[in-house]
Amino acid sequence: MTQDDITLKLRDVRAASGLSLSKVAEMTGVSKAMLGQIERGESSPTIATLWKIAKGFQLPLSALIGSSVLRDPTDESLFRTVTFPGSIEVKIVFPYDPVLGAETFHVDLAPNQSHESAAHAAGVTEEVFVLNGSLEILRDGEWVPLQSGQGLRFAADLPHGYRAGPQGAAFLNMHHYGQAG
Amino acid sequence: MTQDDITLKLRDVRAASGLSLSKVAEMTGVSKAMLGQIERGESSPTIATLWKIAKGFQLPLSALIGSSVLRDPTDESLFRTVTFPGSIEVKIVFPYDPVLGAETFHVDLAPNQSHESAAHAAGVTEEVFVLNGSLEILRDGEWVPLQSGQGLRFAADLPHGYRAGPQGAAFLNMHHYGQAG
DNA sequence: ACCACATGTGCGCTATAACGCACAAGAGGA
DNA sequence: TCCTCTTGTGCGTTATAGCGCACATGTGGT
Repeated sequence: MTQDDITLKLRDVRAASGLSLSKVAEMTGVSKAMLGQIERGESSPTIATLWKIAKGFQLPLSALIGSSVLRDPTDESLFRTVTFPGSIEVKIVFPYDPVLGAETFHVDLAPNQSHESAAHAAGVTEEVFVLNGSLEILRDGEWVPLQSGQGLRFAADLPHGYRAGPQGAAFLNMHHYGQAG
Repeated sequence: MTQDDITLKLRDVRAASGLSLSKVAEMTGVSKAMLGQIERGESSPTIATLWKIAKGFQLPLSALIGSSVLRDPTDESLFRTVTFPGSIEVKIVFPYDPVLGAETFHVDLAPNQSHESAAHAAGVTEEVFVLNGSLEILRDGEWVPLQSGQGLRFAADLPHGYRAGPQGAAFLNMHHYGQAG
């Protein structure tokens, strides 16, 4: 999963096409010297050049880097706990999937604990479903109260926040990022 | 579609975490100056540094390079109960949104009640998160047991089914339809 | 007001990605 | 053999990725 994989991927892609370094250089706009160095692992390309290569082959970027899109839904290693230092602790329920453009977290807030989040990129939508306790969501500058079993969907490209009630709160947090190309 | 998306993704990921550049620099090993330049689109990172960032966030590389399409997030939800004739009764938690291509149901199954579903259209993905009781999901001709608090994601373009345990089951059911654009 | 601390950005420097060009090795052809 | 063409790699230069450090701004505390 390191950048060595890119060397392998590029070698495979070019071998499959049967093209020479010169031809690939011509159709991608990347010098054949650089292509050779990347294949030999002597250079770590920037994403800009990687993009040029992928575009030249008319392939998605994912075809050159590892991280296959196929996932085993029962792979427990994907369902780990991620702790943001000095921030909240979340458990990944459904890991980010580039095809769906969505991920789901399980969040536990201590009594009266709050978490503020800055605006995300435009087009990001969040969904919150309260599992236990009571929760307030800051949306459009207004705190919306939610009880267990209730859900709220809101645009996340504005500042927003979460605030647990006196008995704490557990909730699911789905992020929708839009679709992958 | 271009590498500018990486700036968006990184901004988004960091905003979601609520962390400062310094904290991210500390946990990724990438200087905060470089992180800032990447976010502002003033620098095109190498895959080596991109990898360090993804690893620091415990995310796959695709979470950072996946191209995102800007969308208008529509709002507001109608919470109603829909009964499928001769089938199970579900409550709409998040109604279908053509922009997201997703909808979420709240399903209650009586003890030992089962529900079989024919194959959906290609590209449809379902996610199930068990709220109460025990549930078994028929996936790839195999019944996968789930307990309260567990989730399962699976492709729904194959026949699948749900079967509650002896004490019944309540679960959330998210449907992701293929990208509309 | 003042201070202490954290935030994000700008500056100068070094490491290296990326280029154009030239070269050595091999394959055919006459 | 000699020539020509193409293969991939090495060299010297330029562009820039990446670093550490310092600065301007902001925010909360006393």
